[in-house]
Amino acid sequence: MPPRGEHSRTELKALILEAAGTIAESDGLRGLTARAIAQAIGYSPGTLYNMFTDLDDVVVQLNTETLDALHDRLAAVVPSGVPEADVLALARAYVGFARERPRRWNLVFEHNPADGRELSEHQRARIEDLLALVAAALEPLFPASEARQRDHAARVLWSATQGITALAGAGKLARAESVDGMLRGLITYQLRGIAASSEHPDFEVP
Amino acid sequence: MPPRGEHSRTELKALILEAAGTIAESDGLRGLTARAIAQAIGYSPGTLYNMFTDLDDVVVQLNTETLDALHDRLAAVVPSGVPEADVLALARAYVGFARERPRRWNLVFEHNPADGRELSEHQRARIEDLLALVAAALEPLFPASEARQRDHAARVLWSATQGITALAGAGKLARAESVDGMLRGLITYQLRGIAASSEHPDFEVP
DNA sequence: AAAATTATTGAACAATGTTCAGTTATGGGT
DNA sequence: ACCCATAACTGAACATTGTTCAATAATTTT
Repeated sequence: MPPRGEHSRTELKALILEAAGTIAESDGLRGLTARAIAQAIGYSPGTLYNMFTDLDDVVVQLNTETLDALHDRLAAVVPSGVPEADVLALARAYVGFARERPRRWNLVFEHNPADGRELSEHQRARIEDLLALVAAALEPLFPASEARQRDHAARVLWSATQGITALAGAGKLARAESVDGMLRGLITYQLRGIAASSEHPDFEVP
Repeated sequence: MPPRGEHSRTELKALILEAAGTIAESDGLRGLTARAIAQAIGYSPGTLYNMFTDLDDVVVQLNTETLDALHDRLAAVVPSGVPEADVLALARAYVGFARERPRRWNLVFEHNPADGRELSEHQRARIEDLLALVAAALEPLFPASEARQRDHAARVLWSATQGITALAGAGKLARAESVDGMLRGLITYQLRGIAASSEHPDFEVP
């Protein structure tokens, strides 16, 4: 049976997420209330609970969309084959994305789902995709037999970039180092260290 | 005029922060309500507002205490003079602290103070102290004339460690790499890269 | 046309942060 | 010894939150 309103079920879901995104961007998690969303789309609060179990659920799905958008952005970076340049380009794309929508991006980390609620499979897959982009950029530095080490290095670089973006972005680093300078410091030395190493230990099997 | 209750003003403040810490540790930010704190210390909710302006204020001061404790922990690490060993020891102390009180540590980053409320001077100073410990461990790698570069490297390492701890700790890294393995990957290559560089560019002045 | 079905409402509930007039206890002044 | 100015503390009140659910309204099926 078609909906009585002007929007189908899926349209409404998209509407809600869009409104939630807008509110999150302007007011952060604090302003992201059920009533605010409902009012923004011209429905009553109860309607949200037809397609979302929770407000938490709304945030989780919003974060999933954010990760999707981030992935699209990073996937658009065209590799040059030079690891240092490619990793830096990916990191800059990451930071650029985070700086354009700071609050919305922050929500991905600010929001701790209630106990027992796990990361969705879709979200895990997206993160895996993102890491694959970094790993691909590192390809020339590792022989084919060292795929594990290459993936490990990608994870380290990814987490480190995330840390730099988070701390510097939130102004939690006392002096105001530029994010870009820190990224270059990280990537330059990290890749130089890898390149300077004749063999690459498996840090997970000590 | 002495207090009418059994606790002085400062004692009460400490009591509140202690109760807040306990609640935060067991229930996270979600359980940290004014009434829960009040009940835990046997006072009425209104009492909190005599020594704290806000619940936000309670969280901020709790986070300050957390940073103090973290600093104490890292300051207790005795340097050996070998940069790689010392930085790794600091990073491990950091991670160890975070793993012992995961929710409480998480609060430092999970909590975004309302707009306009800045990081306190005391908190900035604590962070600066922490960075100084890392910078000291890097001392042997940089000539005295390159203090800026050394501090920069310390900030990068610190942020990266934070990123690794946060992502791996929250299980947001798909596969379960060990935190320790990632720390070793980070530090090994970063310091090797620094050591392998005959000159150290100032990444803040490109 | 009637019935069945479903989307949507909006009133209700419990719990939250926060305020503040009022109550109670204390210490100093007379 | 009495009082009273002062500070500490209460607890009831208010607005706002997430969430539920009987009632309503609109649409499709019969």
